[in-house]
Amino acid sequence: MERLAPELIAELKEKKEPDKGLPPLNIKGRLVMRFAPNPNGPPTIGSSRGIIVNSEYTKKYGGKFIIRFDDTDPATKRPMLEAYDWYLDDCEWLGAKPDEVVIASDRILKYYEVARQLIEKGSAYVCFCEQEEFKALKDVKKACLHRDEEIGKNLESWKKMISGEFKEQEAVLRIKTDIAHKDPAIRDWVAFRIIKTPHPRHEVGGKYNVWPLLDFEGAVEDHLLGTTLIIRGKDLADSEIRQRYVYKYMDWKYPETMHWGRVQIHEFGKLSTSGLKKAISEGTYTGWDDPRLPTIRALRRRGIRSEALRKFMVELGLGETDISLSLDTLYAENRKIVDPVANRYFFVWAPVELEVEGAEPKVAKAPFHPSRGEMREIPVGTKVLICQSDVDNLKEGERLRLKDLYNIQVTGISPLTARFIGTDMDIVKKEKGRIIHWAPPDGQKVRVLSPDGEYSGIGERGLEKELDKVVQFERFGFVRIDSVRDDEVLAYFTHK
RNA sequence: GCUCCGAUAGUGUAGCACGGCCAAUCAUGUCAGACUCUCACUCUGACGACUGGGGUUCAAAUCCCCAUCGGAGCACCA
Repeated sequence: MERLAPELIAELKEKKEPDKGLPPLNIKGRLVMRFAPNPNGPPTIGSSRGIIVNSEYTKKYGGKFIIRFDDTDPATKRPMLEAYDWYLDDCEWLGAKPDEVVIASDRILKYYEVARQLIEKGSAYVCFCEQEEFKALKDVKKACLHRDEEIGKNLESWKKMISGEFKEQEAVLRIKTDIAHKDPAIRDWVAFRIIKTPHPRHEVGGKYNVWPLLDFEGAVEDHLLGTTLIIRGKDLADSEIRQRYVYKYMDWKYPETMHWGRVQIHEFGKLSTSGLKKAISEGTYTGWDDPRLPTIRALRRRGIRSEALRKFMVELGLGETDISLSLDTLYAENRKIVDPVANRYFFVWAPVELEVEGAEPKVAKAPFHPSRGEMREIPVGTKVLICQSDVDNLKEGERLRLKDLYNIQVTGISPLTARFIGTDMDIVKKEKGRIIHWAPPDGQKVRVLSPDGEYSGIGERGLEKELDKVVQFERFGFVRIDSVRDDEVLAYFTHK
């Protein structure tokens, strides 16, 4: 068999190994993909899926990856100036540096040009209907009287729109589709509307009175950029049908498309950009990198590695199912990366002081990492701090181990008292005694910011040296040492 | 109301385009155990799913129909 049909054997083997992650692409010609956010807030975990998957594909197939800022709504979804750089910065951090960056608000004239051509072809018209008026007609598959206006008149109205002769709401430019299309969402959609609010970018400001809507801007851009494959949310599936009209009129070739479902994250639930913006300005959150937020900036600050996020997103694959996922998988991925390199430290939250009767001051030695030899040194007197949560579980007479220090026996609960009973580790093992961590009372003040609140306590001296690194606070979890202020170490919780 | 998607274990995913190899993959999770001077890591084992009903067929997770459930669009938002 092997001799007769080696290719069959190869095929069998291949089938045995299921295709993990992103499905293979079947594209002819060069792969050009784009990720097109509205920079009205910072990139979130959701955005990272788009960034990662697009860049992953273009890397794999030697294609081109473009970031396009769809910032054509200066009013309702007003762009945020800082967000442009945030996107670029987070892309780079994710290992998805774009080959090209395009800003839609720089290219309004190009859209005007296409609009003019469409009007000349009789494929677009200026409509003066009020919204409800048009909707009423549309719902019964009827055209409004503007639809049949002559081309010359339309061109003239279009010029007036652009030059600002009309008020907002007074006129729009519609693309002719099929007014009787069975899907009401397709019928003569709006391509441009009048917005007089200046754009936040100073390069643009009040230059334009007329702004394209996403379907039009995206349609033109994807052609201009030579996009060959679009991956977009299922919610934008109808866009394709609408945009295809423009492509047909202009005789362009529509890119291939794929869709994915909505992603919801258990830990964060439904949070809207605008809602977050408000909560931040009200002080509910400390900023866009507050550890409680689902932004990439927050994950970065918490010490999540980009490789972990990439892997996580790639393994989600591409499905049209709406998914609701838990960050546990991301954390597990990150833990695997971080655990072998993170130094260990003691951190005692909600500390309780304990005087150990009969103990001698000494310098405790504990390994930086259980699988490596280097030791850290912790000088300690006769008093130690231990966690309130450990104290709660103590019983009088209980013998336990202060990790890397010595053994003690609890002689009283309230007030808490204990005495030194030796240093022998073998006894602890034999008795299966509990081992708890501790900190010297004159240790380093530490504050940990985590998604479920703040922890204050005392850690070991030496944490300052771990600035910007992820360390493990034993029996607490992984943490990124963020900064040192007023002799207090500030850490961000990564995960357990 | 009209229209378009989708549905595999707690979660996510493989398999579905070409029906049999699927008593259904992998990861994560949970539980149990081993290892360990951490409730981390590692290792071992267990748990756990084809939404329902019809049909086609020798044979259906895979094809068809209906139902149910979920999501989305019908915006001068993206």
